[in-house]
Amino acid sequence: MPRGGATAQKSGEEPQDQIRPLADVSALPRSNGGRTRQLNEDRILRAAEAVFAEAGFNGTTMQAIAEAARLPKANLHYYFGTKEGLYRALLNRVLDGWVDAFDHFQPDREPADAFADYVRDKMRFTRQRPMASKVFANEIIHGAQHVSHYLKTKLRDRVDEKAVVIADWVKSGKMASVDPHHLFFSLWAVTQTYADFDVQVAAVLAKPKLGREDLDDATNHILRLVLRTCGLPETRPETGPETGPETGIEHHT
Amino acid sequence: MPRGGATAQKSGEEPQDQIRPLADVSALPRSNGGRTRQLNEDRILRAAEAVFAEAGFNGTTMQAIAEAARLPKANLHYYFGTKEGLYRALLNRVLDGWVDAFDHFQPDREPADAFADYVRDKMRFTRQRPMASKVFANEIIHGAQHVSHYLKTKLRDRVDEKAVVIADWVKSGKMASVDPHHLFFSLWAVTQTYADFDVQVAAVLAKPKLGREDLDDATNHILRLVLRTCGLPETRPETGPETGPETGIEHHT
DNA sequence: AATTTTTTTGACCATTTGGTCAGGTTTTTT
DNA sequence: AAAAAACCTGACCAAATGGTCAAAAAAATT
Repeated sequence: MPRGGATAQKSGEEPQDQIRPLADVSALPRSNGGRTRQLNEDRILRAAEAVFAEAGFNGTTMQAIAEAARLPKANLHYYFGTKEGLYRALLNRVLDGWVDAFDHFQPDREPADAFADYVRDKMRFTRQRPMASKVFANEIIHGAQHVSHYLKTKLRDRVDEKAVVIADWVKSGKMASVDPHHLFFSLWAVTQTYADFDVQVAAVLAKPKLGREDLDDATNHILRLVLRTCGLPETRPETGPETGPETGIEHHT
Repeated sequence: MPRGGATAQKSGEEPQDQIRPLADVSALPRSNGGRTRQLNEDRILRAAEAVFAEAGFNGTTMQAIAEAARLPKANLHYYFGTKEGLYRALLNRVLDGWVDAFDHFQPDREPADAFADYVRDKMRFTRQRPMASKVFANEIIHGAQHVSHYLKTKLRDRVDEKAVVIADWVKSGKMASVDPHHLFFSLWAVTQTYADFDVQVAAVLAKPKLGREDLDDATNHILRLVLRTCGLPETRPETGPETGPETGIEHHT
């Protein structure tokens, strides 16, 4: 936390007594170990994720991000150059956590377990970083101009690779016949819809917003859907125990 | 802005010879039967759908729509007042075709047929009006500020109504146990993903863009997915014959 | 302590954009 | 044909926005 303060980003009105946002600034260390850049970039990216998710690239103003990050606008430009640069940096961050889940599809695994783990991973991402999902969705809807190369190389390769695994499972009779590629599209669609279209889901469910339980229901539904589609046995009853260890992970994002 | 377009949008430079958008104006009828307004509004809405879909609300400029519609910007304001007004008009148009497909879920129907028809309807919409789907998706992702009321009333009511039908099917043993609401979310997700995320799908499939065959494949996959999920028999083999009668319908929208 | 490097920030600017308007043209009505 | 209504549009704003910059404050290095 930079010492800054409430940082009235405009000029003008700032009553002397209200500028003390953090308690006892004087006690904080006078400097960090040269990690200023990293800390600030992270702070900005976090703010940017929220703002870009809500307003899209064009709807987002640098000023809005600056306010969300509690930093002057010029500071963002100091770290990321341009709005586009910041956006790209953010996209990279989001994409990183995207293909990792594919690792669950190993040839020697039990298909049912692989799918179950994959779905749970995806839904965990949906729950923990819905904003990131929205930023990505927005980018794709608007033509994927900044990530098309990534889609056509890294993502496609990864999908093709895992499609073979699934095709082999089908061939060896371990699961019902399903088009692997379209299966992936379906998996992405049904999991990410709870992040991207959360407002719609909540509206239809008559909830003010989606809660943990709603997403657990969704996860169970999706597990059923996938396993049935693949002609696999519906494994664990799926209720409480498995959702345990989530604390400990800082979720301040 | 993206386009480097010709069409000098400022004043100043405009070569005389490029201002002729439609060929042979002199041959057109000198007047229409008082349908000028309707025709122009339609023309503008059609252009707006494409532009809003590609750029989102904030990324869209009235100038861009004007160029797409081949009309001066002031003309749009004449018909729709504000950008917001035009956007709302467009959303209404899109929403109209949204809940109609629900009609397939009639208590006395065979579940398998109802689901199949619903999926085909949805996929037809995806194929014929992908832009409309994107406009809607964009609106929801960004908080559904203009349609939240619609979601919480008309859509919710309609879904609840049909959820009962499905629940009854389940109770009477006509289909496997499935959460009706989440089933709808899944249906929407897997069908609309081929419109909203078409770029991603195309990239993964290594196609320059999605073709008719790709969407047919997708439809068949989704039919399998849905029927298996609901424990229903996979009806027709699904190949050629059923996709026949699509001509005759004007699809210029 | 002096020096160099990094970070911070208010003020400023060029461009873009939604929206207006007055005057003109076309179509419909009388 | 005249009057009224509807439609068209170039020219013009005020506000918003991405980006710049120079000078100063902090931090790291010597």
